[in-house]
Amino acid sequence: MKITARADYAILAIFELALHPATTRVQARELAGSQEIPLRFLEQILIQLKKAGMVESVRGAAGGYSLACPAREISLARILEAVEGDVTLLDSRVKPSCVLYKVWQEIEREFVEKLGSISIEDLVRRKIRDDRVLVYHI
Amino acid sequence: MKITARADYAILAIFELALHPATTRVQARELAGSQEIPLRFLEQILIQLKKAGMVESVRGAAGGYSLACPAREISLARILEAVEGDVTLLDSRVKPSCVLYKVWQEIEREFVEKLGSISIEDLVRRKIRDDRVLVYHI
DNA sequence: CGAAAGTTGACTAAATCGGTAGGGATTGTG
DNA sequence: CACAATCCCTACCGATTTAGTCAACTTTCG
Repeated sequence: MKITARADYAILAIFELALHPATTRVQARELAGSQEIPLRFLEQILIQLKKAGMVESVRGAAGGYSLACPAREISLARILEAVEGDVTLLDSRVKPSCVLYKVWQEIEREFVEKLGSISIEDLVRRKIRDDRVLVYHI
Repeated sequence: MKITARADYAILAIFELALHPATTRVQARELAGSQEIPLRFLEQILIQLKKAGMVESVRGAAGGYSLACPAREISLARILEAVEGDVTLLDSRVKPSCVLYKVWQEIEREFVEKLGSISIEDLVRRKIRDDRVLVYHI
């Protein structure tokens, strides 16, 4: 019931990518720097995100990363699934015959639905709104 | 994002207790047997539940456990909190200034609310209903 | 008293988490 | 072509958590 550092970092990295123009490439080093993520650890995570089709990369000097699809299509659920394998609560200890089983399933379904309903684009929009509010208030 | 065995067992044990008449005492051995929980492990868990005021025990021969309050007042959230310390998703890696922070808070709040809205009494009622359906269908 | 039951604290094997480290593959630049 | 920068892959590692186990002690009933 804890979001791992991996997942947090993955979301932050994609979020940061989404803040850059779609055509630009952002280097892992830069992502790591701006979001305070250990570089080598982030590289691992980026590979997972690449395999999951959310990020694409160019190797070599002047290489870097960019989003592989619109931020709208990248949900928190998708990211979590990519870096944590599965977004589940149960560990199949409870037998399907038990009442508790269905209850967990229901809770899990709601949880995953919620995570699936929030996209990186939403986060970006929130940020823009938050920033504007800040400006107004200063 | 995983419910631990501890938590599962805790819920199952309390659920089993709730199935017994309020005045009877159920021994740890019996609880362990009926829900397939390692006895010594369950004993630890029962101590936690006792400290949290959900269960009371009588020592000595013919001792055993019983609910310390109505099943209606025991929510899944309360049980999880008792055995797992806190029902949180974040680990405070994300800074409060980040957009993501609020999003996690929101998701967490919904999650905890959901867990708080389901009581052991609900589980018992579901079981009774499920069992009746079974009988009808045979 | 003696047996049955709960209570407690210490211990442990295995898995997971949060990284590090080394080296290889790829590509722009001089 | 050489070299540096960058991404990619595999392996490893220390700390923490999980899921139990064990031994010893206390309490209570008969």
